[in-house]
Amino acid sequence: MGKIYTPATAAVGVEEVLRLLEGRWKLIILFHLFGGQVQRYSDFEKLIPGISQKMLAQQLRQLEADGIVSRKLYPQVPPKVEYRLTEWGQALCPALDAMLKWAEKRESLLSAHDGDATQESS
Amino acid sequence: MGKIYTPATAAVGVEEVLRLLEGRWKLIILFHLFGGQVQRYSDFEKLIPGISQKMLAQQLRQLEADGIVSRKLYPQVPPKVEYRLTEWGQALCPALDAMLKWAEKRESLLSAHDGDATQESS
DNA sequence: CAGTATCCCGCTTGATACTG
DNA sequence: CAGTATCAAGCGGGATACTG
Repeated sequence: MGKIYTPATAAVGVEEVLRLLEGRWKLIILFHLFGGQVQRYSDFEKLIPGISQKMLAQQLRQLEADGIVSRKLYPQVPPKVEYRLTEWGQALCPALDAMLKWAEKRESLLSAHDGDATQESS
Repeated sequence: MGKIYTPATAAVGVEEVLRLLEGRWKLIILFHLFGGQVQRYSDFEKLIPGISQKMLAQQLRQLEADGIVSRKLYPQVPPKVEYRLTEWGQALCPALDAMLKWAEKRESLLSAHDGDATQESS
């Protein structure tokens, strides 16, 4: 049973989703967690070349605050922290797949009818 | 026939899609074009309160350059311009729907098991 | 190990004015 | 009607250094 959307509310709804996914490093982080993978802070530093500690921490905090990633702290010295997707975070897959499918569709549509110039802008 | 994705390439693929959709006004513009709607430049100015002429033109140019929106110019005085979705642009709907579905899923997952505190961060 | 704290820069956005 | 041009502000992100 889906909600009812007007042009304005639907745009707002999608914008809220995009805000959760925006951020230079969030998608790379997420794709390293899909499939039930569990990563530690230092794992991400190795898996994602170029990311700074500041950005890694910031993006993880935001994903956690948004309920997409869960953080599990083992209170020991030295500290150990594990990151994994929440159930909702895992449910993101179909939406991302749909985007990839849409991107793939581009080429097939362009090649399907490539000679259809109907007075486009110069 | 879907492509094959690694964590890195899938992230890049989704990022490319997000880049097409990012921009303060693009989604509002798109939702005013879904369903075969056709709009003129001045229509958007009325439909989208608060948008400046600069931003409207810029977002439309980008959507056009990305192949999502098509621009049809009638060479007359005063000029008349119509905007509509390309076939590929219309094909965006399922992807946006998937995002909205995911957002809706959040509440159902939260209410389903709301007492599952497994040592989250303080 | 797993972070915080500062400083700084570029890019997007907004405000305003002008035009074929 | 349908734009373009210019200038300034705000925010995300990068570099670097420090800490329980």
